[in-house]
Amino acid sequence: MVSRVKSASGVTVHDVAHHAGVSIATVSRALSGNRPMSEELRERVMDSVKTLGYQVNLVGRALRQKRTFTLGLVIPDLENPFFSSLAQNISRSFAASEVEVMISSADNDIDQELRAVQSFLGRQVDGLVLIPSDERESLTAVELASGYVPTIQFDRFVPDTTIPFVGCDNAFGMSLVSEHIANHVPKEQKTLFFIGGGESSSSGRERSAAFMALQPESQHLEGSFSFGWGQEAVKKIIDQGFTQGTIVCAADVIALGVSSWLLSQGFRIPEDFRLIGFDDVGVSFLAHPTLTTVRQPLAAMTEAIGEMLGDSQRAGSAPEKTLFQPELIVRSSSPAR
Amino acid sequence: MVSRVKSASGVTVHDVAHHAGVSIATVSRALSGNRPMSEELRERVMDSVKTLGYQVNLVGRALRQKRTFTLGLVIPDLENPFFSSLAQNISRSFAASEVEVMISSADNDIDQELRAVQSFLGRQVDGLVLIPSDERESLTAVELASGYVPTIQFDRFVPDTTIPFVGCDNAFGMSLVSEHIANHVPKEQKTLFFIGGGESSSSGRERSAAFMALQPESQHLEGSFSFGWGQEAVKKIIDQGFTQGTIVCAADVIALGVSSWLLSQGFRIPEDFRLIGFDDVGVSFLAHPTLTTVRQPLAAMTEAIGEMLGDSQRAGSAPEKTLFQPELIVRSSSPAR
DNA sequence: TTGTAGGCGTTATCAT
DNA sequence: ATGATAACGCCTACAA
Repeated sequence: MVSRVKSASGVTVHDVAHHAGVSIATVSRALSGNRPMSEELRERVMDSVKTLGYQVNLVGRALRQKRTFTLGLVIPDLENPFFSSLAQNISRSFAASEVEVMISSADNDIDQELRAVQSFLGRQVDGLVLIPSDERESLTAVELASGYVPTIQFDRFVPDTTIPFVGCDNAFGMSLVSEHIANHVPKEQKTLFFIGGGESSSSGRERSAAFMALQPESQHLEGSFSFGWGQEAVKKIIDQGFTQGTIVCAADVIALGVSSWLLSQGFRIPEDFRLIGFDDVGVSFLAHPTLTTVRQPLAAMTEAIGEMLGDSQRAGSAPEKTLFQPELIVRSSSPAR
Repeated sequence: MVSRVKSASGVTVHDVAHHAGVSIATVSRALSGNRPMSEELRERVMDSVKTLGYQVNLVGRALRQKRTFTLGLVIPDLENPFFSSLAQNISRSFAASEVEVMISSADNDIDQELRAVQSFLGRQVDGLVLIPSDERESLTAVELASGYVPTIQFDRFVPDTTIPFVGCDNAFGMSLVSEHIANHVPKEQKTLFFIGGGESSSSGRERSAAFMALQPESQHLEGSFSFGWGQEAVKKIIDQGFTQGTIVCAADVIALGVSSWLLSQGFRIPEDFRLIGFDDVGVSFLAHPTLTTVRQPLAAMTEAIGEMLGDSQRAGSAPEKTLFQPELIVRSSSPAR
């Protein structure tokens, strides 16, 4: 019946200028507030803006200013709670500013990752934040991106590039875990297991390497950053006949899989198995038992993104890697003492 | 030292035209393929495009075509696995096309939701998909959006509007649950509990109302769509002295909270308590025990978005509400028989 | 302080 | 089939 889309849009600076009886330049100035102008005119313009329902067309502005106030974020997988939490944090840290964060999921596919980067570049994003899907295969995407706009690798990096990286000090995180084990784990639970998240990402590699260096005696299983892998891995451990010990996981998602499987089999946490995760994903403190884990300072890390992208606008003095120190959060899956 | 950002960009149609010795119109035609032209010229243009590394500037194109090939998606909360899964699905369904889905999280805040809509409108998105954060308070945002671009409410709707809605038939879903209970739940577990997700969203209201109408004898607790609320609610149930029964939840996130708490207290699922969720969130089939739940046909629902947005471009014959039929997925938290 | 005019990169219309 | 040119909406020298 009635056309649903009012033509309320399509109002341009020209319309406002005409309605207010001024020039388009005056309208622009009134809106931006950059230049001094008479209070009377400003009010007249603002009135017209209101009555006409004018809204600035950011496409026009972007074309003129060569700046879109847009940031691209490419994520390996939105269904992984760590990454979606990351996305949430990053958008949140820009919520107050005028820049919009465009999130794109690569769905763990290299081709899609590359297409996402190309699309963002075509859309003239002011900057790009990439969480490389694969340590090697993502090289093309990362280099393409950094060739055009300020680009930051986040959480994981592709080796042998000079593209800035923001992440957490995984080795330090693992040293905290190792220390916790030394100080608080009773002798009978000192049988150690490490369940890794795979060697195809720098974070996976670093965490595995660090922990195995600190605790060379521990049993090492390597898989992927997923709930399912945690279940599978702990099943293998139980199948070997172990009935107690301490299980360290390269990520909370893995630990949650371990936890659900252990509980379903009647094992107790932490009485039989102690469990330690990494990341401090949102649900970790809600899980039963609550998860002892290494917390990445996400808020600080996402702030760093803003600063680095801002800096790279002016000077070319971006540091190669910025590492943040994580902290150990002790909860009931491996309590103190 | 070396400026990191090569000026590889900044290549325009003019540069390509000059390099190939043709006019900019020819370049545009060669790239779009809309108009017939000589094969020889086309190849010459394409060669220049490659050697110069030209990439179309979508901002310029958008200004000219009055179309951005962009869709806005506003989500209440990215950390809720149901919503992040939704976001994943929606972007996935557009991954093959040329349109980019811009995801914005309102962080459960009405003001941010409104700002997100305004920002998207300013960016001239071709369409908007909204999951209203609040049944009442989101009215402003939804109406503003639909006044400018084709808009779809997804999963939840604001009442008393004519803005198209795509969602699932919650009442039908609950009838499946009720049927399952009638056919498969043994007498001693027929003490029924319903843990709702709150009355501030249409989906929450509909699910509660439907189940209570079908099973008026059941105990009714109302809270929010969160893991934490599931834990809290089941604690209340246990505190009342119940030791067995069937717990129906308005969402899987709630059910997962219930499950983790019950298991941690030594209760068995499904032997002591049967547990039924709603949504079929990704981890539901991985949880231990795997979750019996009502699956929303997300893939079909997201496809409908594409069709509806496409349709509303031409005719104004959009149906008010499109409901999809969910199905019951029987797993081990409440098995058959 | 205000107005005029040019151009950002693209596509589409109009000649040729 | 190809080329010159205008226009999308905006900002900003520059002129008044």
